[in-house]
Amino acid sequence: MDDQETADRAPTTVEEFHERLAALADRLPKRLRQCAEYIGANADRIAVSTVAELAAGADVPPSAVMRFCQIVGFSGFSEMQRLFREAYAPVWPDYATRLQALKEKDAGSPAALLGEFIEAGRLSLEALAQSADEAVLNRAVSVLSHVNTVHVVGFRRAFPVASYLAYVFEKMSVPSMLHDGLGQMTHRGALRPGDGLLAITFPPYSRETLSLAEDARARGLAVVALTDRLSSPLATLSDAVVPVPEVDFGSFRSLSATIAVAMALAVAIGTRRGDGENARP
Amino acid sequence: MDDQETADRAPTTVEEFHERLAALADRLPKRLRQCAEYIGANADRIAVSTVAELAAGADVPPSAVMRFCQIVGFSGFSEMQRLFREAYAPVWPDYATRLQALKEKDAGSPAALLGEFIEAGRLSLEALAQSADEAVLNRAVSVLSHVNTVHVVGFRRAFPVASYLAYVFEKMSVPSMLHDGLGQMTHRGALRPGDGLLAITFPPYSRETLSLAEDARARGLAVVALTDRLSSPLATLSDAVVPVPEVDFGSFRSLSATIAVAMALAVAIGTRRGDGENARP
DNA sequence: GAGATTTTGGAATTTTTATTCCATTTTCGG
DNA sequence: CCGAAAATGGAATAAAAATTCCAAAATCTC
Repeated sequence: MDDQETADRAPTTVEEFHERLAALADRLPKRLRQCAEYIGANADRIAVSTVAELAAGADVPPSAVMRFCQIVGFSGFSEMQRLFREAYAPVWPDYATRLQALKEKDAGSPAALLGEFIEAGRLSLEALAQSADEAVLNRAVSVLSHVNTVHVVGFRRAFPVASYLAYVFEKMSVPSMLHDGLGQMTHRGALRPGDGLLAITFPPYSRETLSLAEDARARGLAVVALTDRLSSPLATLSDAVVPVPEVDFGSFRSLSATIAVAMALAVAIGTRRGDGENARP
Repeated sequence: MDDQETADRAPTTVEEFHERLAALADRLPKRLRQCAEYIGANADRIAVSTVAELAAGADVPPSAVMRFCQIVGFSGFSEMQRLFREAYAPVWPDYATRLQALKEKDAGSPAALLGEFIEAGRLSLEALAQSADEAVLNRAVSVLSHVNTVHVVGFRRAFPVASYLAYVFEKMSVPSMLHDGLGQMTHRGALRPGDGLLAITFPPYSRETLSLAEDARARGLAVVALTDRLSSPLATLSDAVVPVPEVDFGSFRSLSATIAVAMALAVAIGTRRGDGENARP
């Protein structure tokens, strides 16, 4: 059974293990690919897990994990685990310590910057958890659950959020339209009675977004605003204003909190609409 | 300290374990003290060792190690080991399962959903802080600091990240081009020698992104990958692979960690390029 | 769409590992 | 130095884990 076709014997380093995985990943059948993905992404836990635990994580039966180990080149799970146990070094500086270390690198180094952005994101999420207003969220969701098409608009730094919303709406089969400003075309004609607008903007507020919201308002559409504060210029144009506290680092927004709110809205809307029909979970 | 005898309950944290050990160390007979000393000094190995291995290390029979575990307060070795294994991988134990449970209970509540997305973001950022690899970041930055134009590509759920990158590059006066796939035009001709590609993709990997990366590779461009793991299909096409641990549930990615990494890269690249010329700080 | 081939899930088996038990040795107070 | 109590080592047992195997299901070929 000397099969030197693919498996020229077991990887001897963790690095090699990942290389082998990358080479294999494509040509693997379903269950084995699940193993490869989960185990590849959680390689650090191989050292402290049992076959059964990894199998549960990858959502496959234990025998699939065994087969996976053999395909990668080991005689079995134990041999694979030995590799990771020997390479095992506890990552003990816990999150807080590690973050501190990252931030203390020389200013401007990628690691230091990353530390700052992680911190900004974490603070934003924490602030959001504090300030989230259930009533406001409910109003926003119920407003947009009953419209025909959900129009989504957001430019500049709000655009990533808008595009992610459009993606999630599509996934959940919610009719939606992303206003992307392409070619300076505003597609105002697409705003039909019975539709709703989800507008996203932060200081300095984008003129185009405000203008579209005004237009929607004038045509009688329901408008929901995702913005920085209740007194945003969007407020007077909207049926529901969801304020998102976001911590900036330099002039760069982390967007973590904004995306969390956007996702929650989108999924809630999708779910509520789907209750009546057949939407994807 | 008030010493209410040795509490006969097991330590629940690693710290408690060490305290208990310190308190006990003096009053222990010979073999047990050997255990305490060796195991106390090598506590980090507990998670990945067997009773027999620890016994050999402490130069005592296995039964002595068992007695030691019980004296410290555990029911046996397995319970002690569980403490250390959990302490090692506390970050994201079984997130998918948790979301699953939540979904079945209170799917429609926007506030509950928001709580989960906040938590997902927080966990992702923590995992990122733990796993961030400075060397990889540095390589990615230096690769893209010396190219002419930075091409950015990412579709579906990676698109928001790509578009945010394009925004930040523009703010920092870094020549860049966002490949948006508009009208199915690939703009491959724009990939010129001396340029670089920053490609972003997550499972299920977008064919278009992979294909563009292949093309860039073939033309000799520098390629940096922002993806979920080192064994991603992008890996073999890239000069630097930055893996981002992100909690993924169905189609819904929190993106917090991904955006944090993207921003750190963009700002570091922008800064480094600006050092030579006169770019905006 | 029938037959061949691959993939899969789970039960059965083997191996490893943890745990208990007890006969023997050591320690200690008198 | 004797007897009681504690400590010890190793063999025996129990539990858990890894590994194999095979029938059923899925997938591919012609």
